[in-house]
Amino acid sequence: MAITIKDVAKRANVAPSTVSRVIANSPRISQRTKEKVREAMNELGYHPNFNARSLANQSTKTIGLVMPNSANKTFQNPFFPEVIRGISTKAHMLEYGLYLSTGQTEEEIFEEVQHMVQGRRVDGIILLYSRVNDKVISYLYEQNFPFTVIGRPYDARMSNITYVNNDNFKAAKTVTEYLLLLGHERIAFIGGNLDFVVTVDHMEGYERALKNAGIRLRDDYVVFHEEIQEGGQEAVIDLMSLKEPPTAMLVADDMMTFGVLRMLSEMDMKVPDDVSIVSFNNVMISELSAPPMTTVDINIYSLGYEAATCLIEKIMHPAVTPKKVLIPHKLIKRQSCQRQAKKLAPQ
Amino acid sequence: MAITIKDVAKRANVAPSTVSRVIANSPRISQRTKEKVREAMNELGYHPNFNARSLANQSTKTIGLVMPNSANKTFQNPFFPEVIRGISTKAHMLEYGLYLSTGQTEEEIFEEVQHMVQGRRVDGIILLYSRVNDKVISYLYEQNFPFTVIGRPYDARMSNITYVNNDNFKAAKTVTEYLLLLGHERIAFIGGNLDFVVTVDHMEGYERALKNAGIRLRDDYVVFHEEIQEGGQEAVIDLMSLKEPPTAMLVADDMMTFGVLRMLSEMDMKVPDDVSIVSFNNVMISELSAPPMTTVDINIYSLGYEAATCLIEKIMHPAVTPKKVLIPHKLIKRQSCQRQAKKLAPQ
DNA sequence: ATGAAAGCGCTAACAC
DNA sequence: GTGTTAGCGCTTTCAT
Repeated sequence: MAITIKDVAKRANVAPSTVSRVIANSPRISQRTKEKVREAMNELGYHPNFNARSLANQSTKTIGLVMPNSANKTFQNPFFPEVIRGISTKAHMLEYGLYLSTGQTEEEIFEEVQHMVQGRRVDGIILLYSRVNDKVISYLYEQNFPFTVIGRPYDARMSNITYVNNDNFKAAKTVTEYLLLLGHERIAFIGGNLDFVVTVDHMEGYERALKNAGIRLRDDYVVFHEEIQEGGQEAVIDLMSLKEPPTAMLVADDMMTFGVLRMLSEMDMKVPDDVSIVSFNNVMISELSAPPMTTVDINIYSLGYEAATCLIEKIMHPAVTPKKVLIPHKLIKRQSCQRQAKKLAPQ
Repeated sequence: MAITIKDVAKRANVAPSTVSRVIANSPRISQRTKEKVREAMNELGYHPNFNARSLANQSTKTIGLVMPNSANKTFQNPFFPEVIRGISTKAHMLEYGLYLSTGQTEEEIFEEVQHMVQGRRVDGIILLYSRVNDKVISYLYEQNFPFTVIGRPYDARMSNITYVNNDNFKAAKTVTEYLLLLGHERIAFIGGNLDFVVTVDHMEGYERALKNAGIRLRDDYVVFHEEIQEGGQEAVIDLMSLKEPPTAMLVADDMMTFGVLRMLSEMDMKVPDDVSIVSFNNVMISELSAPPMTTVDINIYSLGYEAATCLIEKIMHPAVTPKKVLIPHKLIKRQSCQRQAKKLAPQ
């Protein structure tokens, strides 16, 4: 077996507890002993055993990350590496480790979460998504286990949950207003999976803006798609086949926008000449589309960083009152939007 | 505290050791007692404590994932979610958990690896990249700790390391030959960071194909870039400013290709009419570029899946001889390549 | 087939 | 200031 605290203790002629105190840098240990012990540690190449520590401390210093089911393509969205980078930064600063869920289906993920919690494998959990009526959220909530949601819990009854979110309603509303100001009246909405709360918020923002402008909502201008990628393409076909095709579109996610642009170019429709597009997220490659897309930067990194901050705070002070953190968003204007000429009289 | 094995034991009127045997499903326990114990477990809602198990077992059932430094944009490459999905699948099947490195710099990552290893926080490690002269590899090698590399170790002295790789040399060679067959003679190479072994392999494959075809290697046709994204764009500027700009390009990574395409379109160069492009990886969005890119599918998911398979095998049978697994690649022809008209006499 | 008890490596309460 | 010792929750000999 590896070197233990006892080996160090012997080598330094002290008791194991003294070594333990040196590790914790307890002020009750004399400088001399500290040095002696540290020397012994170095000579022996000692490293504390993580599991033993966790067991004795009842604390693992690790955060569980729960992703949506990895089976579908959503997973390949660069959104995730970027949130994780944010979480990672904070975690590293405070010496927390990261533990990843591996489930492929909702059911598998739920079981994993139970294991993490009950098996005390992690000290807290960050949900990297927020789904409507999510079993995982209710479970964590009932167990009173420290957790943070990226996005917002849908169920109003669970008001006292800590979450980090963008104002997705407002973002969608503003963006719709922007298109209206550019003269567009036929604005379509291509949303993501309706199970995700963000989709609901986007849609409501879109509807509100149209209502405020006195523009009739048209069902055939609103589509949702499961798959972030193919979905965008199908939606375009449907929309462009309409008698009155839209002149502008809100697209739920930059990745989807790539699909939309691709399909439009296949149809020989020019962006932004024929159709204007605004989307959401602003991931790394968003500026590399042709044309570069106008999109809402939701500050993914901060979403992660703040989620980690809140969670760790919750872990250290479980009594602290739940927080709702709103991360600011920002419209990044690039070249996928254009002013729309005045509408002709309907045919 | 939570429910322990003792609580279950009391409830079922047996000894703790019996409960433990039931958990392990030991054949030496009578069916009757097993049922009795299982019932008690359910009634109490018992879940084994993970840390206690790990400590007693000297095994954590978790795999450490080491990513390249998350500071730069490389991290946002959809390559990573996809390898992780592969790893994840296998890990989940065999009930292994995933532990993520959080370091931002090479030094931080190295320290983390030391902690993972010495602190027995994981049973084995998968390196998600392979760098030339990597401290981490040498360390793991010296410690004789179970690990697997995705990519190939550069140092020939460490021949007996298990790794999972593509034949990147061959892929680059074939692809160059493909461009040659299309009539291109001025073929540029836009490589990634030269610290990564894959870059070296790509370059050698490219050079070999040109040599075989009797075409002179030109230094000014070969560029490397750190950053996957901006790099592609700068490279294009340099290459297109040459007196004899290339008519075709090999690009190291699909993400980079997005940058390349973007810059070319800004310069009003048409792909594939003016320049042909082939790149590597075939991530999800690769088919969504304009035009859809021709690229080498390296089967990222399998890379991950096999890496996990090898690692777990190594963990369970440490004496097993190291393996080298080659994952097949495949050229996906889309629309970024075109036959080149015969070259005019040089001006 | 089951129980008693030692031990995995560390921490922390209690002694002195 | 430092040592002694009893756990943390589980596994695993060794008895019976």
